[in-house]
Amino acid sequence: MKESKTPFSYELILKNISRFIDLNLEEQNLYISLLRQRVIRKKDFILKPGEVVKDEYFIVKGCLKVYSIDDKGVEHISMFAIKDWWTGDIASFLTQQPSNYFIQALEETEVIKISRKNYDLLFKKIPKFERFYRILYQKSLANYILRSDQNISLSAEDRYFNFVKKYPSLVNRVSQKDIASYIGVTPEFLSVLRKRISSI
Amino acid sequence: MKESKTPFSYELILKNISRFIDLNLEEQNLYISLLRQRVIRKKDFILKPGEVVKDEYFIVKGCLKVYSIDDKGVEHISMFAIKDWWTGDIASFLTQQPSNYFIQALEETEVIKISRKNYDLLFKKIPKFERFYRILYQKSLANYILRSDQNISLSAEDRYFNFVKKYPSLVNRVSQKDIASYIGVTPEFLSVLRKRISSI
DNA sequence: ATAATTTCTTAATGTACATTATTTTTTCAG
DNA sequence: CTGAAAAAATAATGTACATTAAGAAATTAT
Repeated sequence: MKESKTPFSYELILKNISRFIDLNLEEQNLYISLLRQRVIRKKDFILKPGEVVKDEYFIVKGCLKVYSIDDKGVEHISMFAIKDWWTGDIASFLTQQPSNYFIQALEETEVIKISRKNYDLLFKKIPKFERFYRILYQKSLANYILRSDQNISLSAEDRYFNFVKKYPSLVNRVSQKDIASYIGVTPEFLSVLRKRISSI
Repeated sequence: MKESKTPFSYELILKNISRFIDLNLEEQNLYISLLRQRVIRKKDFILKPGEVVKDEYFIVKGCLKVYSIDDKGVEHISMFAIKDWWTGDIASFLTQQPSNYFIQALEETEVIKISRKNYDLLFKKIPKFERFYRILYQKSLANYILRSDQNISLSAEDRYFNFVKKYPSLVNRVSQKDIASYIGVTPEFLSVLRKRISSI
């Protein structure tokens, strides 16, 4: 698999980390030494079902979609990962069991990745990263609890409004088909919904 | 509010903690000193919307339901908390913003609770609790990501089967009305579903 | 025990959304 | 630029589930 040789800045990821913990210069450099960069070309996959997840990803630029395909062959998008977000398959990354997910680039995407081995090493070398991830997962958990509740209780229209609120930058950047998959309706019905919304 | 004076054992919670970190005797005692016990009588509430969440709860015995009420007055159960589980409203606990949830005892329930103040103190006194919570939230996050995907993609029947798998001890312990609320259907439809399932 | 209340069942009718099919529009490879 | 393929729009029909209503069963309170 071809990877770009052009390095990009670690500024964004360091700023992301500094939301929750402070790193001195030495720690910053140690942390960076445990990371790898990669550019994913549009439509390329970094994960397919059956593979064990090796890395967690931080998005510097572009957009990934994380999705699975059910028994009937229908695609379900679990999340879009955009600039300044972390993504991967946390279950497979943790348990080292095969994943059920695809992760595919919707645009040319720059990511910074950390391997499971270096992730474990990170906690040994810089224990305060336990705190960073504790807070990161805690916030993420709060979001997913809410999303889980909303996915079961809101109408398709309200789930669409939530998508627009959560991903304003994606509304005109990803296909309607993918938005439909994210909010759990058919593209045909989303088309009807959008027409209904715009006519108000 | 009346609280029981009968103390119960900390054995269960210490065993829960020891899944991810080891505590020596001194640390165990320090930890326990930061906890409080409470018995919640059947139908009593420990949280109502508008209140800021003061505590996180560990269930020693019994069952709590965590739910919200939507604009139309419909109740949506977000989780059942049973023995050996943690619960609360993590979003409000974290941000100290008012909660949107009710937490109510379905049976007489024994809980061990930690206040936000002692939770913060815990990380200062025994930093490896950052690791404990990092792993706890990470696993919980993996579960909620899956549940969030399933809530949007599975049929009511499959969500019911998932409920049975996740909470085998509750199937004949909580009302069908509450199960219906958890899986996001009306009690009438769950009644039809169960009849359909049992006739196979 | 008995009444009152809540839960559960059943059935008729209604609605949000899926499915299928066709046409139009957009994207993209050559 | 041109044609092929993918995405989007529209419409007819179908289905999973909601709503409403009423009676039966179970729980709870007196």
